[in-house]
Amino acid sequence: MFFSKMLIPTMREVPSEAEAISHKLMLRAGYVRQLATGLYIYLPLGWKVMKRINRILKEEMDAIGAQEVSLPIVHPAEIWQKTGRWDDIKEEMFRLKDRTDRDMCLGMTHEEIMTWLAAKEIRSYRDLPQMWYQIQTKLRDEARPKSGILRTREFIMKDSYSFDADDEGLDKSYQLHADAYHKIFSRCGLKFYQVESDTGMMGGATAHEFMAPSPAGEDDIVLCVSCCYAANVEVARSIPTPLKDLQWEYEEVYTPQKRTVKEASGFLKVEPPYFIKSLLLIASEGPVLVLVRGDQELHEKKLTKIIGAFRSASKEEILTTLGVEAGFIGPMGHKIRILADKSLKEGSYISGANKADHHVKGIRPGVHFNAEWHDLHTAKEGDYCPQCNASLKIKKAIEIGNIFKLGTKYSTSLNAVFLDKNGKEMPIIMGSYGIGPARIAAAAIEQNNDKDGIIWPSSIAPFDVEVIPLNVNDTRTMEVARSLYKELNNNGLDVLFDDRDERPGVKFKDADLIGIPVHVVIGEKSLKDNNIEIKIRSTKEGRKIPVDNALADIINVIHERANQ
RNA sequence: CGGGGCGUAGCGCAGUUUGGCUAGCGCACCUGCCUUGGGAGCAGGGGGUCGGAGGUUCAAAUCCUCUCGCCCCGACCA
Repeated sequence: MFFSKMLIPTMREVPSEAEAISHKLMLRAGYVRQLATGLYIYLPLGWKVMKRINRILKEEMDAIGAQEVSLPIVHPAEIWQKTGRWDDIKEEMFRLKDRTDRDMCLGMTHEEIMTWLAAKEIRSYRDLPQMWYQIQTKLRDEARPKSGILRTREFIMKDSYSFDADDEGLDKSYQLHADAYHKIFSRCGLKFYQVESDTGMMGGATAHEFMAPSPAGEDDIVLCVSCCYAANVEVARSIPTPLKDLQWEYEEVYTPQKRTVKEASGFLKVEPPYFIKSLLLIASEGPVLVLVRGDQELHEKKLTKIIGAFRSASKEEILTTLGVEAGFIGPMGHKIRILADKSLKEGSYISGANKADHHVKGIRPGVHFNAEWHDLHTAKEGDYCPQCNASLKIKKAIEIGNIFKLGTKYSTSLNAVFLDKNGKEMPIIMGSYGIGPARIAAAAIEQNNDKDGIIWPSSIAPFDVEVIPLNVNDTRTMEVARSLYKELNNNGLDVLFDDRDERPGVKFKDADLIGIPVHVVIGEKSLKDNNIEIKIRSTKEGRKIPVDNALADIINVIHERANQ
């Protein structure tokens, strides 16, 4: 491909709207343009990257026996009403009516439609298992699109669905996907972790996410430095740092205006872990007092699983319910339901005295208060691994894929059933598995860039190699360059040929920005010694090679890079 | 949906506080010359509903009201 003929609108300056590195570079290097919030145009370079990623997705999905299909993007409401999601999902679903006033929606995901198809076509256990996938546009009217193509309102997703006759079958389909995902992300050149994750509204028992570590990520993941424990903070367990039992006597202490743990801790010169944070929350059942250690944060999702939806109490509610000013709540002597994090089960602590401007030292669980014990804290850096007790670290990460065991949630509501060996009607057992190719591209950039631009992993780069004649008005330069371009193409390589009449500096800058992994530079200087240069984008390392043997050398270098 | 910020040429910005001549700068773009190993130089040139609507005023990019768009933080994320 000739550079001069291709739409590659590089920019020297960064558009002010971009924040994330991948977003800035994709705009600057001419990969994407924004149409509106969360809606992006893929320019030729960007689309080539997407196609290469999708190729890998298809190869690995086909390899585990999944079959590609294509489902509509516009769905009749009826199917979504049957699973309840027409009502469960609120503004995030794009809805419309057809000309006969029938309710329709734009697909945000395709469990409903895949299950509908299974219900229609699968009759017998002999038809199972099945795995169907598609690479299809999804639409979600996101509350807050962000970070360029990382979170958009319209996006392409590889989504696959497994249909099995029993749980063993589901386990197998699930594992096949997990293995395929490892291959896919490795082939795409990403650093990633498979982590335990929340099943969310998908329902079902087991779910994992594939996470590419990056500061641009929206999720925090917890990783054990020693064993394989890895989990999204949304579900992560952890063992808090152990405390000494300080053997305090039970006594009231004066703490004027010291409301927060931080303030009281500084005032009393006692570390935050020796405090009990007492939070009054209003659940549908009424007020609930929740206790976590002073150095911990309440994990709202964990609590929601126990008491349902809740909100924090207002200052007035605290006063009328507990008879104490906010900031001085203690766990002692209340008649309402009390839940506490398990880490508070031993030791003695400081907490509010249920009396303005006073705290109490020496509070002992079981003696001065009782509670229902649960895991209610958010795992944090420095906590210990629930599996092996080594220390935990926390990283930001981009969710690039997920796998869910759905069970029979969708098959039951859409009547996707089969007859088993005994002629008994059973619901199909399902799994659902997603990958966001645009997120793979963004994560690859986030993980591979320098001050000059993108450094693509060779598997998903828009071209295999860029040929750069420095002076297009020099006959010898162009002879050598044209012939190399032709031969590289003939050898099945995808080549970008910078035929523009630009100064060398411009070409080098653009080449670095665009990030094709291997550059071949043809300049008069080297040609005098009958040499050209091969440059590796990632290291900036250059090597002179004789013109005569150039083709073989270049091909070698490209293959070496591809196998890394 | 709550909080904050920003809309002036394709991109980056100045001008807005304190209204005042023809709305400016850098880059990009076009023409010519020149140049060719890290975003060259010189000369000439094109490009603007100052996000939009209404208002105040002799006079509005600038002040007032409404509105639209975009970004960031939070909530949310099936």
